[in-house]
Amino acid sequence: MDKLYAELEQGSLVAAKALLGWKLVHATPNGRIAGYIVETEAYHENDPASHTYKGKTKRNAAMYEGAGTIYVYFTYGMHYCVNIVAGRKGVGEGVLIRALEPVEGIEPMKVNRKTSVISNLTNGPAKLVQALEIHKGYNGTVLGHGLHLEKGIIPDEIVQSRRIGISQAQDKPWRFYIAGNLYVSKS
DNA sequence: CGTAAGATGAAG
DNA sequence: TTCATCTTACGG
Repeated sequence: MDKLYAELEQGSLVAAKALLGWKLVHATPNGRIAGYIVETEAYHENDPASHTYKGKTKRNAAMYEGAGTIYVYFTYGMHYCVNIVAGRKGVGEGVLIRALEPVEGIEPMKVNRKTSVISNLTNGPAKLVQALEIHKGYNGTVLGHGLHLEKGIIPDEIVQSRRIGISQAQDKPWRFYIAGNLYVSKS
């Protein structure tokens, strides 16, 4: 975890790769729900697609709080997504968690997602937030309490490609995922 | 104030 | 391909 923290501090590009394979765990009052991170995207201040491109606002403030902070944002009138903030305090960058491989708490995930199809539980940024019961209350808090990371798997092969769902900087290859993993979101 | 667009997902 | 649904940000 210390090595990971050092990598998170180096910025979103390094962090996005370093986070692959780590287990994202939400310790809820009713038990643990967790999965391996299999897909990420990096965002930073000089990136037109980033929420921090035009500077600090009330919404994106958590992205300036330094490595290890959690940024939860609301979008499209109905969805939440999570980021692990990267870089040093004062710099606005982070890593969007786009997909997980379900590991613990599969049953509650099925209930939360209203489906029993395992491959459809956490293969998208808003889906995993719903499956793990992550809520906006975590925005601006630090990893380590309810929501935290634990050692997971060592990725076999990492693929780098274009990001998904953005209208700016579509040519930048700042998305990373574990090759061949069944739970990577569809593009 | 008014309004447009958004790091999505599910259904048709 | 369309639509659901709403907060934030920015212009007037």
